[in-house]
Amino acid sequence: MSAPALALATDSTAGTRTTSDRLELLQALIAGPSFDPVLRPDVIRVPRDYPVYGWRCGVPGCERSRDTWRDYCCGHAAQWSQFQREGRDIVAFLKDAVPLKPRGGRHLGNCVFCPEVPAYSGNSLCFLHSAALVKWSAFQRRNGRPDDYELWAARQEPLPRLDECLVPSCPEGAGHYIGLCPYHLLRYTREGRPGNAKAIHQRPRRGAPATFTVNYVDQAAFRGWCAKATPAGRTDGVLSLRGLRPLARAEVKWVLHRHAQGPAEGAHWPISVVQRLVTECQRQEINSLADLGAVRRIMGGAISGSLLR
DNA sequence: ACTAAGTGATAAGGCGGAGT
DNA sequence: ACTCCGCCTTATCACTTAGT
Repeated sequence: MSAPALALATDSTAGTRTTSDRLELLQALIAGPSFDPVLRPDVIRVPRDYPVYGWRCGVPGCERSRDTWRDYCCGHAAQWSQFQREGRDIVAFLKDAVPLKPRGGRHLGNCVFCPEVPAYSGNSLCFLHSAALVKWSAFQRRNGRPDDYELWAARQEPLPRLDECLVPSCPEGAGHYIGLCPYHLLRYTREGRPGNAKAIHQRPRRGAPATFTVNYVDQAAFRGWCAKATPAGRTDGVLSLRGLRPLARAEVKWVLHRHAQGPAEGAHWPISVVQRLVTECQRQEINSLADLGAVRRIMGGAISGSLLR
């Protein structure tokens, strides 16, 4: 079945019948059996090898994500450029290229001590356990003792379960007691900690679980910062549509679905670029993609042409 | 297409506070 | 005194963005 082409709603100010009709129609199409289930949730997680939105580096076995608009990761793209300058061909490049491991922690499974919490780094520990291990190791070394991981691990217990990151558009779980994921915690710190949210750790009495409270100088300022924060610009195929208005959210899903069914040649859309568009839509609080003047600037001619057709 | 500058992600260490 | 934690800063490399 070929999908119908839909014109985008153009009036962002009026709650018109046309807009509600469009939303209902799109929601029905998205819920339908022919719609790609990968693109259905509000947090879309695209597999590495997905045909149009895949993000695997073109070098076989390389685990890094590809550069925006390029076929290889940052390292291999530079290497391929060097090969081209030297007049060598793609066969020689692929023969020479060594698969690389990502430096950043992505798709690392869950914490070995907190089974429901995603691992933060390559050591299979959540953000808090990872920080605790670093502290403990440094302390042991300062005192001239071996930082034996097994010794430390034997004393670890699951930490209190944390909810989702307080940034509404963020698809990650909170990694810190103040309620932010590690990425947003760092950004919060860099932006001067509005509201000055601080975790107070009550050390456990013998045999009792640890408890935590959060203190604020200005809780409203903290919540305001969370509401305005944008999602991370990730390169691992995660696209968060949270925070978008319903029609724009449905339009993005529909456009992604339609594009994935189109001709394959020249059709690669980097998910990181789509996330930038979504973030801009969220920032401008737009109703429909047609309201977004920045579509062309952000997405380039190829994508904006498809969106606005 | 290329490159320089900027940003993000991870790791490490210092300091002070607080429980044992 | 010992131990552990929160908070902060810094370093480094990976990755993104903007300009040409």
